[in-house]
Amino acid sequence: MAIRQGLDAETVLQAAIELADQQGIEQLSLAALATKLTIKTPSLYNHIKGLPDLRKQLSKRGLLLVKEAMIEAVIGKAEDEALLAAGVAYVDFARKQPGLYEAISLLPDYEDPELKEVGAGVVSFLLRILAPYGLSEEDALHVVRGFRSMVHGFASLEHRNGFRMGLDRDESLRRLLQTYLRGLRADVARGK
Amino acid sequence: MAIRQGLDAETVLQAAIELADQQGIEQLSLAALATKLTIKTPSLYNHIKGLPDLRKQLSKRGLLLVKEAMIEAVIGKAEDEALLAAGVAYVDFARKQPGLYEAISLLPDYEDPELKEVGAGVVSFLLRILAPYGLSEEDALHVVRGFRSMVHGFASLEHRNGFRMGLDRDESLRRLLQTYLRGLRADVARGK
DNA sequence: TTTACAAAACTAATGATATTAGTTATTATA
DNA sequence: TATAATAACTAATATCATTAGTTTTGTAAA
Repeated sequence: MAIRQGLDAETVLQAAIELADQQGIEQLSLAALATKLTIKTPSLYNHIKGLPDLRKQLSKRGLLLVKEAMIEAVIGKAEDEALLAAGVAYVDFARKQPGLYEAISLLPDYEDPELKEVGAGVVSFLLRILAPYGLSEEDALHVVRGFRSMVHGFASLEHRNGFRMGLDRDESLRRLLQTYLRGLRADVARGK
Repeated sequence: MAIRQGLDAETVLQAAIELADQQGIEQLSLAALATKLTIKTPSLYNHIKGLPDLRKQLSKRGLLLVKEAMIEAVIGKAEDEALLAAGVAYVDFARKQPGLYEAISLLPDYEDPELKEVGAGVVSFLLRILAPYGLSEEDALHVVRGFRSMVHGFASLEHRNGFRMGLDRDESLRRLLQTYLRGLRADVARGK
């Protein structure tokens, strides 16, 4: 009965990510996950605490990976060029890993300590890119909020087919970020 | 048996909106809705087609109401002032009707004809506000995408407690929109 | 006023889900 | 080799949404 496979928490998480990316996070059920892993549903509880816990793990992994993608994208770049690249990398991540991205954007609350920490990592990454602009800490934090709003909003709308006109989406994203950055330059010049 | 109350589709929808606003759209179940209306779950099917249909109705109503809120907010305003007011109204709507707002942002797809139509209404409203800028149609559509991304992203992150620093959120939103609008002015001046 | 019909509620049943409890078998370790 | 940890299992429960079929109510026609 029941040949034991070398199943561990990471393998389960990977399978969950695949399912989420393929079918959407709403369709990620323990039943489907167990089937994919050729075990029975209750056996999953040897590796995860339950469905909410699994979704939290997806969120955390997603945040880590999207941050890595942005870090990778800004290598050798600075200022406007770096911010633009980071924004594009964020949206590209959402396109390539839609399930993980949904997990990030649907997580019910950032209150969980683990998620808080990963989220703070993203913020501090963005703050470092902003350093050369010489903004005050407060100003920089407002800009970080703005940046996150733009890229998250764009990725989210795109993911839900919210952009229906036959208009190049990459171009829309580029313009959004560039227009914002042009405004930011003007703000900085005014010493604001 | 079963005193018949004057229950109709609109009453059911209103009750669903209340539940969603209070407990989040994830918690909106037919069981909870039936309890709130003091009927049995299957009786709901006299007024709705099912849970997916109900959620679609919430999305549609949300889109209609958020558009109305923006229209109301721009009365007597034009150009930058109008766009700023519309953006603030959008975010305020999300704050006051979080469940309806979730319904908008979680709707699985804009492919449904009814939702398409309402969504198109929002877009054409924004295009009318943009008219005085004298942009080409294509340019204006890019700006609409940018605007929607900004306000949706901001509202979404705020809703999930994504902004954790003790920093004024209204100020963050105002700066985001104003910085973008400043950049847009620069773009327009360049004839771009 | 009575009758007939449409609609709104109901009960009962089904199938999917997550979760818990308790059991068995396998693997690793002492 | 014996033991302990653990990964799988079966069985059971509770919660859902949904469908089918039934009863009752309200309204409109006769």
